[in-house]
Amino acid sequence: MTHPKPGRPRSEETRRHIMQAVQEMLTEQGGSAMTMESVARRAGVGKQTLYRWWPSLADIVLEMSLDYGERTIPAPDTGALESDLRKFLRLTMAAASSWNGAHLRLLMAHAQKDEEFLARLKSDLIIVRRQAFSFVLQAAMDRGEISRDIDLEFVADMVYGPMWYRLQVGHAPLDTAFADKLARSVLAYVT
Amino acid sequence: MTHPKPGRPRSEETRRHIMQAVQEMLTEQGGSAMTMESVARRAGVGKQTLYRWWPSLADIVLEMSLDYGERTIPAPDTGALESDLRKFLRLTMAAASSWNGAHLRLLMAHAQKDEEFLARLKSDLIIVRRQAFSFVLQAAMDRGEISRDIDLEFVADMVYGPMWYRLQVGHAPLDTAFADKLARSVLAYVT
Amino acid sequence: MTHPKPGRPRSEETRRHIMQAVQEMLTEQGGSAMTMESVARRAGVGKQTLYRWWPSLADIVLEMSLDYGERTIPAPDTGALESDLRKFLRLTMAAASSWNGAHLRLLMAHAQKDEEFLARLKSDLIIVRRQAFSFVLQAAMDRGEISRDIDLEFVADMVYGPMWYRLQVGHAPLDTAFADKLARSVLAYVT
Amino acid sequence: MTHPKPGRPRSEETRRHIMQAVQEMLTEQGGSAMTMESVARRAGVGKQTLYRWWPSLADIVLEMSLDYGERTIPAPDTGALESDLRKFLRLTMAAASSWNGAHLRLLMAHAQKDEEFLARLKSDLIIVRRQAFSFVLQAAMDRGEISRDIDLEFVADMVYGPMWYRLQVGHAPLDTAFADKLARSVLAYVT
DNA sequence: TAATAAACGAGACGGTACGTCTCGTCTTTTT
DNA sequence: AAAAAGACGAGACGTACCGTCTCGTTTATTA
Repeated sequence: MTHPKPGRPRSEETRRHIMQAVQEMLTEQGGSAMTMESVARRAGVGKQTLYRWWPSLADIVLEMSLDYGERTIPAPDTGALESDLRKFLRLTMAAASSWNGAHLRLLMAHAQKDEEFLARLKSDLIIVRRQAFSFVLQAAMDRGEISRDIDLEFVADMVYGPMWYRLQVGHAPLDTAFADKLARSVLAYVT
Repeated sequence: MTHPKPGRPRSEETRRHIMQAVQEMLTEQGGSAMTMESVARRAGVGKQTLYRWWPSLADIVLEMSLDYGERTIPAPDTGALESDLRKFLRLTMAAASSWNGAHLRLLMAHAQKDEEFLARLKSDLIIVRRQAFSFVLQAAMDRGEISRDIDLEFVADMVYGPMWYRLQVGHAPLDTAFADKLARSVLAYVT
Repeated sequence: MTHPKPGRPRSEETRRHIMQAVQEMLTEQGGSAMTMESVARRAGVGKQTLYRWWPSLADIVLEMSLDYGERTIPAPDTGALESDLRKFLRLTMAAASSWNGAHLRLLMAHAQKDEEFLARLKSDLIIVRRQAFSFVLQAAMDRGEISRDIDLEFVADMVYGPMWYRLQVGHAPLDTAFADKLARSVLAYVT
Repeated sequence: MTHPKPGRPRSEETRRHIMQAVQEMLTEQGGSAMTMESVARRAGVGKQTLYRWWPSLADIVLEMSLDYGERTIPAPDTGALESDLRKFLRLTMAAASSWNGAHLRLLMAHAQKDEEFLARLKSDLIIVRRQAFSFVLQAAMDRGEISRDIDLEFVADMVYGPMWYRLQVGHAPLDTAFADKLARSVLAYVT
């Protein structure tokens, strides 16, 4: 038996307006002009409504990222490490390229000035994604393809490091070729 | 024969005060509380003096980074790629660890919100450092240790990507072990 | 049925704090050190709150002047022009002497550099006071004491001109003797 | 035999440039945009040169006013007070109308915020002009036209008060009709 | 069918930092 | 020594957001 809270329930429509505003602003100006005020204005929402549910702008963007596209990158298991890696990394790069990566750039930038948000970003996005990647390698371990002595944490750095780096510096694209090269570099290291 | 500019010359002492203030504030609070105003206050300097010489706070930090420690990481040539890589990467990690990496985190964070600063950051710091790294590999090419077909740009990503990633996420240190693992991952990829 | 404006209503307490700060600063240093910043500081108020309600410092002082003492100078009607003039002018000089006249000096000085404020000063203070003065003369006209051909505008200049002049130049006081002399000069001119 | 001062003498040409810049800026924008900086820029002169010779912008304007037009208003003596007054006041209003009176408005406005300049303004301009006016009345006294008991100071207020008032408020022109009305008001008071 | 309670929009509030402007002083080379 | 040039410390300008607060209104559960 459920005891719903008294009072007016949270408006799902309002939440949608906010998420949509964030996505539009990310698309239009890359998020560099986003502020709590401008999001509230754009979404037709009071500022208090934002602060009621999220402690900062970055938290809104984080929630949006998780809802739309970053949540689930399936860890494939085709029976061969190389093809698994390729598949996983191509999907990863595709996901990171939504909104031209503006969402991720904003998240990481904000995390540099807000220690507490960095913790949330790690637990909600970064660690989750690293573990998904680890599953791919662990499956290969289970199949005996690679040694159990591999430092999985470092291998995760080998993949996500270059991804974030390209995302932030913008000197090269997050394309299929990049995903495949990453796969090859991992393979070369673990075998 | 030189014709010096007319008017009062720029004060070198003032510039030193500013650089020192920036370094102190980076050390004390990691730079999260640094603003143009607080730097001016701390340095005992007018705000206009800051804006006269640097377009943004990040540009001051960039200049400071280049002056104190980031300028010259020598590309060693011992005759063997592995030991060259180890040496170079250990120095690189040491340099990135000054001020706990707070300067670099600030630079990258600011670059995400300021396209023009990102361009300056790339040309003054990122590209310079990538080229220094490339010299190490090129020496190995010249010695015939590795193939000339290697994608040097990607290899640079393999090194600097994980470095920036650890710096920003803070889940693991930029220590000697990390440098050596990076060296091994590069070696595995290029051979 | 009234529809009250949405949003938090204006704080009357804040407005009082501001008015009080202005009065104190006028008394203490004659207003020469008043700035938007210093008033905000003194009143314990954000600068935006000042700019939200008044376009300039002078507008705050103008509102204060109208609220405290300049609003109502009654036009007496004792049945004789000379005594009416004396009464009116004595009250006028007394009112102009609050805060040693610093408020009026500030208003007129600011109006010289701000055409739009001059217009507000005229409509809210200067014209209002001239009309009050005109009532005194018009009553005398109605009683047949003086001709209907008198140029009331010029007569107002005869009164307010010397008042502002003494106020600004400070070579002589705005005392009762001055008020009475002004009354006599008007009488001499209109009869 | 004179010993000329050592060093480079003051440049008369520079002084002319400054005076000309002040006049042009008064004409163009009424002086509301004049600053020490903008005058220096306009005159092609170093700021220090201005500060070397004048303590404030208003002092430059004051010197300019005295040089060009305000210095000498002759006190006429035609043998009749009324025509003397008319002549003198018409010349006075004409002089006050140069540059649309912008110079005088600036001087009085500045004097409200600078006690020391007010003293200089009084001694160099205001008192000088009042005395010139007094000569006209004193001549009439000497001719026996008016009593020696007249309060000359108050009569000066009767003339200069309305002039400054109209100048600053701008509700009516400083024309011949105004001069003549002032003459009549003085006559009515002193006879 | 009230009464209660929380969410909502709107927008005022005390603050802080922004980037610009002017002040009055200073330090250089040139005249 | 005076001048042009322009850097300097200082501090006000008016604006943008921050995160909090107080309104009236809306929408649900509870009595």
